[in-house]
Amino acid sequence: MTEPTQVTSETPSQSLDFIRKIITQDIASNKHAGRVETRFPPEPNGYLHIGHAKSINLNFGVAQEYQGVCHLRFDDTNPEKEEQEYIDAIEKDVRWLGFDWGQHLYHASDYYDQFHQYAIELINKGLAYVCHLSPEDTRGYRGTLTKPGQNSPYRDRSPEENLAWFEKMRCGEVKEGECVLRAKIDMSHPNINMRDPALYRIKHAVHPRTGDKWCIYPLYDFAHCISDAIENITHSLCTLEFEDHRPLYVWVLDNITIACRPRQIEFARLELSYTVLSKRKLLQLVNENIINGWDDPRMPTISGLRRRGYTPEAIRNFCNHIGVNKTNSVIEIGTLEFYLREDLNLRAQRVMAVLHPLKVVIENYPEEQVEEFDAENNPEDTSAGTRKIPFTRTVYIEQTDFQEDPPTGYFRLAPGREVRLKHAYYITCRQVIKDKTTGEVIELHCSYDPESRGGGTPDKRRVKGTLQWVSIAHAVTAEVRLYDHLFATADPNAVPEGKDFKTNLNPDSLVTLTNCKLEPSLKNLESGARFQFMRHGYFCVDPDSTPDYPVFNRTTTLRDTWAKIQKKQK
RNA sequence: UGCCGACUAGCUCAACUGGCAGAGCACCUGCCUCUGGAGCAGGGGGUUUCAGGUUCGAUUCCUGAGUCGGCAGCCA
Repeated sequence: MTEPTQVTSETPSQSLDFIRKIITQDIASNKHAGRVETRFPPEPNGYLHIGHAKSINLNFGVAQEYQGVCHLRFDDTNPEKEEQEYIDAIEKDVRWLGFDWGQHLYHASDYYDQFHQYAIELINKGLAYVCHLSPEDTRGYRGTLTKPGQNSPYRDRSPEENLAWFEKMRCGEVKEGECVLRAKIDMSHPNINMRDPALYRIKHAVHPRTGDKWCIYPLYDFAHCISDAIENITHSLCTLEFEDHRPLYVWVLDNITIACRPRQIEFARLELSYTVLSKRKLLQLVNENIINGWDDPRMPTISGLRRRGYTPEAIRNFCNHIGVNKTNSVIEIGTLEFYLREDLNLRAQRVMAVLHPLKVVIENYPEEQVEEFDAENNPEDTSAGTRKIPFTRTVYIEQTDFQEDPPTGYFRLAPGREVRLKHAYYITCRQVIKDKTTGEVIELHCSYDPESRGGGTPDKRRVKGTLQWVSIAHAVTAEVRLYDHLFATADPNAVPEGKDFKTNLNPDSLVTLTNCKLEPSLKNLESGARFQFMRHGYFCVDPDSTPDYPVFNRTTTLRDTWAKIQKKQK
């Protein structure tokens, strides 16, 4: 491999991550003629999640920055686990994240003929052999982490014999598990991956793309490096667990007739607190119906985040912020939520929604009168304009915005107290109506000050509380799904002996409210539309919505400074 | 007990390849307001895992130790 030459860059960019440093050096030394070509190589055996977003952002991002290209390649070498549904979902998710592979859509299965030829080349060179050891015996012969392995009794078969057996494997004359094609490297190698790894195994399975053409399928270590080389990949970025496989990656390419030598570089996979990012575990949550499918808004999948109301920009900003290195680390979920709020704050229209309605009658307001107030759509973005909001004698406010016996420091509504109804009038609580049997507050009678129209009074008196409200006559009834972290503990994998990660599931990760009252503008909305429900958080329209019955998902709450104040007072 | 890798603020990352350790988030404080669950500004916080060594000078280089992570699929 070419050593990077010392080059003084004219534009010392501020702090490149270690991968971009390598690429910058490679370009400077004219390795690969200055070309940059990366690839995102998912196996279609599940949905993409936020951890994949990190890899997608890296691979496509690097390609963009260096005027290169990034391929989308399905690493489809295990037909038993792979499905068309996953292939479709992956393409959709990568596009949604904002990346485009152009003409560069590939499948490892496109290269099956070439893999086969390269396997024959290795056999002819005496570098691969067909081994009839059972899986159990193979394990025994491999040795352990501390003990070297032993040569397979089939290791010294002649190329002719190997060729014959390999052909029998290929044309379906051998049963699954009976034999395997192995590389002939070194059974005492300190790196276990080099102890004659399997290259091909027999699987009488139908492949989503190649159908029943093949009954032998290459393993990752054989297929991946060759796929990279066939596609002329320059930098093959993968996660840390493949570090030990790099010598094998190099060995395969060094021993077959192929010109391209991509450089494999490993980086740390993403881990997030309060969630799991293992495909196996996510599959388990889906299969056991613990959540409602891959796109359940509590899932860390791209489709789950999308349904939850995340924006591609927020996810990309997050990925750019966390950077890339070789340190195993757990990112706080709050960091992801920070980038979400940062983005949503600028683009989400503010609307009024009452989640737990409490009826308020404004006694001195004319019975039949309807007034319309102009409401600012987004104080962060004046170009977002205004809308009209109808006001009448009876409105809903939030149950939590009234306390009969308020503690000190409570600035919302209470008997005799005055508050402002956002965009409308000041009201004062005159009477509290309770359910005779339960004692529950069911209605408030208030008076309004006509002078306070629009939210201020000539005497400039200060009103501390401002509440959102909805006119009862105009209210839209909706379902609102309040989502919280899927797991109750920061590290879901930390469990007592004999328990599994599901022990840590958050029982309150979904709370469904069915009698929410929304302002009338929130009707006939497009699925996915995002809003800020004032003083509550960010919400988006769920695909389950119908024109008559909107369903909203809580994407995230607002920054919770009030909770901190309350905590401090205790 | 083998091989590989990583340790810098509570968290995530920087530090121009040896020159006074910085940033975002979090936290704290203040300001402002028709979101007292919005917004804005400022501040505190480090024996750079430890012990030696080289050097005028070490987060950076060397040696050793510790801790954590990965590897014994015919998964990727």
